[in-house]
Amino acid sequence: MRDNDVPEIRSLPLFQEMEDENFEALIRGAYVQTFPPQVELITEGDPADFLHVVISGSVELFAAWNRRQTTMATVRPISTFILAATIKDAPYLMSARTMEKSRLVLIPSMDVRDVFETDSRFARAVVSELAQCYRSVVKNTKDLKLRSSIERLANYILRIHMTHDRAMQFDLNLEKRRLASFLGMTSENLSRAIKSLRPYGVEIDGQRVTITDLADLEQLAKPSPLIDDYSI
Amino acid sequence: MRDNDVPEIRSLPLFQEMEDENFEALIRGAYVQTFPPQVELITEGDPADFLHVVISGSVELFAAWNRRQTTMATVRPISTFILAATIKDAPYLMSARTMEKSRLVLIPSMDVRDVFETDSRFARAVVSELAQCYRSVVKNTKDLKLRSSIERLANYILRIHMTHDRAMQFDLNLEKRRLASFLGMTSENLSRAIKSLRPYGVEIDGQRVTITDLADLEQLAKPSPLIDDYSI
DNA sequence: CAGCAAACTTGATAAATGTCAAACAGATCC
DNA sequence: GGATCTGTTTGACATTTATCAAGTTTGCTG
Repeated sequence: MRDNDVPEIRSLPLFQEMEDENFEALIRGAYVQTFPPQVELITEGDPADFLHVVISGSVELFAAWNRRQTTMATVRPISTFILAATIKDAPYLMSARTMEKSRLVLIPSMDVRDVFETDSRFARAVVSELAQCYRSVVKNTKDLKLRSSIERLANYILRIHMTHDRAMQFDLNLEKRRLASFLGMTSENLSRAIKSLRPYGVEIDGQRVTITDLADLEQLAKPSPLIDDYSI
Repeated sequence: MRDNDVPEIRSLPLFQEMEDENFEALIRGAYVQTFPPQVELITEGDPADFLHVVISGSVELFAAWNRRQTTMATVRPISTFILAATIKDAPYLMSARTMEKSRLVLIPSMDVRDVFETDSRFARAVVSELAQCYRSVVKNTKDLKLRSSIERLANYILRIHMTHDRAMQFDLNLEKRRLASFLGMTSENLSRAIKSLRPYGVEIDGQRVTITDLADLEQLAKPSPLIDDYSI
């Protein structure tokens, strides 16, 4: 692995606390690779051979069943994905594909498990990361089961708004068809949901989102920290 | 805590590998309590003061938003719940209530976190448990997003069938209204889904389920290990 | 055992969401 | 710049799911 990629991932909470020598060991066996857009990196059901770290670009996690497909999450720099499968030495539950040209670090799962066994600081960091992931999926399930598609869209917009320092204008960082799939609806339905949000203070033109009446939007969305705050 | 409760929970994977003295420390600070049916044990949003272990009976995990409520999971002996919140010292994302008279062990979260910091065998067991939980929720999300309500019911029946040693007849271990909520539908819709499964080899009379044509049911349900096998 | 309450079922209807087809828009490629 | 492709939007319609209002069953309790 090229050294100039090391500092970036060393700063991840997952790798921050571990022993230097163990981090070196992980890095020694790792590959750095740049992938073109729309490359399928992993396929659900395959053995989890590598822990993936996104350095640049973005990756879509998706799942399929019976000719249907759904976007489960998007991963942006700098973060890891499929840690659970790596640690449990279990098959991937989701597939992953690059959404754009992306640079990844691939760390052999066996190395991760070895270090996990010997470095208890790393083991604790893994716990923290997994607990976070688990809670995120639980929040997502609540979003899906308790809200209508319009409410999910409204809250999605508010979440982006929050992560963009409460900006009243920002770009969707996702194609609409992927956003629709992530929110559990069809593209057509998303189009209509966008239209029906206009009276509640949201204009969406292409990728550009403008919140024209935050209070109105919040009254409709009724955001809850126990669903929408990914930091807790 | 009464000693006769110790052996049962000691055998849990979560507690099996840890040092004796640390297990003793957890037990010393723990409470054992028997609750009547329909008691709300924890409320979402509250700080996670205790790790809960179900010794007997059963517990429903549910979540609410905007006057809507949904069953997220049911917990049966012997297992723990809300481990992630305990470890992260974060608020509960779900509420819990007893479904019947139930006996629980409550271990102060602070004790769990203390032992977690010092006992690396325990920390590793926590990882394994969390990874398992995470993967279960991901499977559940796939079930929800990729399948219709009838398909979810069909696969639910097949899962119970599998956990009952492939018995062709068994009882639902859940009230129908809870099952409906868990599967993400209304009671009325579940009633109709049950009826519409009859031509596909499933008879349900009260709590009693009889699979009359397994091949038919499987052809409809198309079960996948990556959604329905909770052991991987 | 009667009487009650809760759970479940059924039918009618409404609302939400998906499907299909076509039009449209923006990007990309000779 | 026109041709083409992909993604988006729109309209008409179908399907799925929810809601409401009875009934019916079940199980409990006095």
